[in-house]
Amino acid sequence: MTVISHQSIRQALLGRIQSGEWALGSRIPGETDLATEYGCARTTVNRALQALADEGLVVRKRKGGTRVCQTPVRQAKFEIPILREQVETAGSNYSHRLVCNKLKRPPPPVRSRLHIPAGGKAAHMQTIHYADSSPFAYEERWVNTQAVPEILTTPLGEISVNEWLVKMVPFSSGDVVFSAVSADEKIADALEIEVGAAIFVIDRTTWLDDAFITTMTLYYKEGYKLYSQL
Amino acid sequence: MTVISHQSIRQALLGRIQSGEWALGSRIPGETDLATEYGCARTTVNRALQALADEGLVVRKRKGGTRVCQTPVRQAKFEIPILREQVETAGSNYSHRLVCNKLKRPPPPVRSRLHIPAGGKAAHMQTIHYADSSPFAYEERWVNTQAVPEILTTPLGEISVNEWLVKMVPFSSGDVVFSAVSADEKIADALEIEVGAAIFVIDRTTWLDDAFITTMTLYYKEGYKLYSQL
DNA sequence: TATGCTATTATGTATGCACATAATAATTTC
DNA sequence: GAAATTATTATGTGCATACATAATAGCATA
Repeated sequence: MTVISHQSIRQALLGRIQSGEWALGSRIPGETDLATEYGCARTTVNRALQALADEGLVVRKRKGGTRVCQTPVRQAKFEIPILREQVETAGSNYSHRLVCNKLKRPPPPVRSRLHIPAGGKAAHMQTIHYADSSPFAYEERWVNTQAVPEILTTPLGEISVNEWLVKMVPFSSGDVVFSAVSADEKIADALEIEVGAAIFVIDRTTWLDDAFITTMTLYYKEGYKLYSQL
Repeated sequence: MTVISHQSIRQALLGRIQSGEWALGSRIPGETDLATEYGCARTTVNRALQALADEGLVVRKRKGGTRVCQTPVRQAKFEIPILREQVETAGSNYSHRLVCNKLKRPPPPVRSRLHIPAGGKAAHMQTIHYADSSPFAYEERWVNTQAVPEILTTPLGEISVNEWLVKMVPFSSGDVVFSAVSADEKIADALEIEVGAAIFVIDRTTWLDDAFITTMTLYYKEGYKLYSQL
């Protein structure tokens, strides 16, 4: 026993949960009991239990005590890929081409997602991302120029919209939707594949506080996979 | 200000990061300074900063101090859906049909994923999941009978393999891979759709400590979307 | 019996303190 | 002057304590 700590206690508790010693939904000993059992302060046990609670493995209630979670919600975490990194870690050369960049009226679904007033305009961009010289992903994006007016005066040749936004509003919130679609002609054309191929799609909307910044759809080339951990 | 706490401090610090007051990669004041500024103990600031570090917003180093993360890794979290719940929360009736349940030699990729010795066998199952009476998802699964021999003597009529496993080894680890494929004949047949339709696929392997339990591929009906949050 | 107060219990949170640890800066030693 | 040693600094971790808070159990009163 080199180190004693909240981590090792967390580990020990996890083991007892995984082994089934404490059944699903059953109440586990109180903090004070565990503290004496492991020979440490209650604070330390508290930290360990809090960690397990954060991970969704146990549920804690005042007075009610701590219980093993009834329905173990399997939460997966993954990193939203940054295209350039993704390509470069694969050992290829990243580049991109801005196919279109116009200010125009967004279609209703986009308008409502970005909270743009009726009749208002937004910047519309289409980008093809390349790994070496073959297309890797096709991006369709709308940017709310109310929220980030600087986008209009930025030369988007060298730096991609994506990277520009990451620099400008790095800590925004957002939601992400994954799905699969068949490539229509536009997508097939951009990715240089057959119409009808199965395409992995990431749909993403980003905001900062009350300002809706951008919504984007990313179509990956066939065969793309997204890895994640439980 | 009703409550002072690590949470509100975390919030305040988050605001200063988001607003750009502290630039990307820049060093932020030390714990002691922040403690005096917010009028609380260093421990409390520590908790707030630890939380931000867990979320990947800041990087902390001994002596080096705390810095705003240079490349804000956008981590998304989502809950692995449980089919029954998914169907039932949509207001439909869940049911499933076990199409196949045989003990046989798995193909090499499955064999290596489940760490089954050469020539060894595993249980192979195919299940169709229904929402009301129309197919919703098609599941292909291999179970390592070495790890969970009980599966062989369980009547898998009423309870699905999925639910049985959740009950038996609820807190296992695993990895998940998402992708898109075109429906081949087998899948199209099971889901009662056209061959070639774009299908969202979840591939999942589950283990507990050293025991590899099961690997599963889940093919969702067209139009399925997976939601997630940043 | 119904209602309202009080005690108990288990977790939640904050504090002050002490010491550990890692990285760097300053100083000493050869 | 280079290398080894020591000091300093900022975070990491643990402990004892105190009080807050939520939910329940028990009791008491009308």
